[in-house]
Amino acid sequence: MEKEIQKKIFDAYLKLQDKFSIENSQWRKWCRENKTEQEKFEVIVEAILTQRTNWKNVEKAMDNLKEEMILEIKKFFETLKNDKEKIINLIKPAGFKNQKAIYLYNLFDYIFEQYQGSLFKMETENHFKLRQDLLKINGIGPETADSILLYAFSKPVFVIDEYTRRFVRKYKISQEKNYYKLQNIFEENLPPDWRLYQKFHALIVIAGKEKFF
DNA sequence: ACCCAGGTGGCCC
DNA sequence: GGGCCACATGGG
Repeated sequence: MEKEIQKKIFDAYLKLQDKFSIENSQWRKWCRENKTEQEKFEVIVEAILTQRTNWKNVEKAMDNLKEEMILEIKKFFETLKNDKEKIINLIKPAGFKNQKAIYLYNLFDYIFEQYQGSLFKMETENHFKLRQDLLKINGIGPETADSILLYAFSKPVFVIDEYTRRFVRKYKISQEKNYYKLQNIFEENLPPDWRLYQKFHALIVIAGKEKFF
């Protein structure tokens, strides 16, 4: 029974790997090993900005922040505190600007409160506790929390999104829709390998965008 | 003009 | 737990 699901997941992974590549995409940066503090910071900001939004628009917002020299963690948080209108204006292309500015403030307020703005320190935290804490923040739901854990901090948590839901239906892996139940299906049938989880999820999204399923 | 894009929280049952 | 809605913008 379990073996059968394992085989379906594995075969589907091989198929995606055969047909798609994370090279020349945003995913190459998100999947990079040994990320710098700056890269982790950018992944975290992008994880919020990309909520229900086209990646191109996220890039425009990130470019705006970079041009204004705000894409540095301390500067970013200071600006969120003292001049939120400026951030709202710069992230405008990513949509939901008012909400996302608040979400970003809530998240970085937590990061500075708990870890003095050190992502290195944050990364050493037990990731089950980290996920619990992240989920308490207004603006961080399960997908954003897990994206941060997997892609910024290289923790072995499988990210579920709309493409993943279509993927499991297409390959008849499960009819389940609940986030945690779906996540368990992947995590119980795959080794806890963050490199695999990063690449697998990236391939699912790339394939999904190409209307592969 | 309309639909979609890597979600989340609030409200309701 | 699940269904529905608002939230904003740019591209096809």
